[in-house]
Amino acid sequence: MSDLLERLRERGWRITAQRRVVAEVLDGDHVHLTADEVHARATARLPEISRATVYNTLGEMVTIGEVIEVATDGRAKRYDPNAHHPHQHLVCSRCGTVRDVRPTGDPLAALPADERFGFTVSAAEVTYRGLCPDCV
Amino acid sequence: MSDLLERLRERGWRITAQRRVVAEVLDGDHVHLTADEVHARATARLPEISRATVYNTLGEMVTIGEVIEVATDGRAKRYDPNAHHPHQHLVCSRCGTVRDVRPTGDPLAALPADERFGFTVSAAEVTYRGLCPDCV
DNA sequence: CTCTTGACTTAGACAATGTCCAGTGTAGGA
DNA sequence: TCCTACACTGGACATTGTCTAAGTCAAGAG
Ligand SMILES: [Mn+2]
Ligand SMILES: [Mn+2]
Ligand SMILES: [Zn+2]
Ligand SMILES: [Zn+2]
Repeated sequence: MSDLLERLRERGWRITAQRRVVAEVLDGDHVHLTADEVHARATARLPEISRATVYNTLGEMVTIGEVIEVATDGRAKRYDPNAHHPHQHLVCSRCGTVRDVRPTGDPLAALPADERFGFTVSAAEVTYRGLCPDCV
Repeated sequence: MSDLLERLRERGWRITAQRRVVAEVLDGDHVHLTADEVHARATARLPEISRATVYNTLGEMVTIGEVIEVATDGRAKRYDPNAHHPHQHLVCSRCGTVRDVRPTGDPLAALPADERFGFTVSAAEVTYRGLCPDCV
């Protein structure tokens, strides 16, 4: 995710060890970690990084659109580095595994005008639920 | 929601003033209250009802399928008495208003087999976001 | 109708997640 | 190398939800 760090730098943000580690920890496909999971992994590389910094850095990455917040359950929000390819989520009801998926068509198109109640509708988030292969 | 109370009774549950008040407070269309909002309204009718009882009663109603839990943001879960008609949600990004909506077709049909990663997919929850008429 | 009893309710402690602040440290330009 | 505005830290605090021990009461039995 050096790309992400470069974008931060271009915005005039200082590149610190903490921000670098958070970006590294969040790299990969189908990554959807909670803030505390990011903190635990970051601590392994940079022992004294604080919870506040992890929350701050994740929040900043969300603000600039490089990371997406995903709330698939009523628990902790998850942070998703796959911000440049619109996608939806498939969640295992038993173990919580999250996969990125791309449904066909635009989900917004399924909501007819007479079901919009005068809203200006701009986005649709879909969470598919089921059991993953490991959970039968 | 005397219907709901009757179902509780049929399951051998005692009908108490607390359960009656929670059921009454949750009655209506497009109702999506948080547990604390339910508690505040219930307190107006039954001053000493406790938070624990509100949480317990809502959880019981969810368990028997008479109420649905809705998590449209990363904040408090909302409780929805419209449990017998499958529907999705339209949320105002500014004021948080939630409306029940019925998209056309089955949302599950939009997820092709090669995007299911071997999961047994059983449900899809859609949250539409936009601005309500009052929020321009 | 009254009694009995096990289910229900309560208050408050505790847990999980997230926010905020004052004091300290440092990245990066001058 | 030095300065200083910005970032980081530890901890207090806020919100949302769970749990438990002790008191209360709904509803069936007699
Ligand atoms: Mn994702
Ligand atoms: Mn609803
Ligand atoms: Zn699983
Ligand atoms: Zn609105």
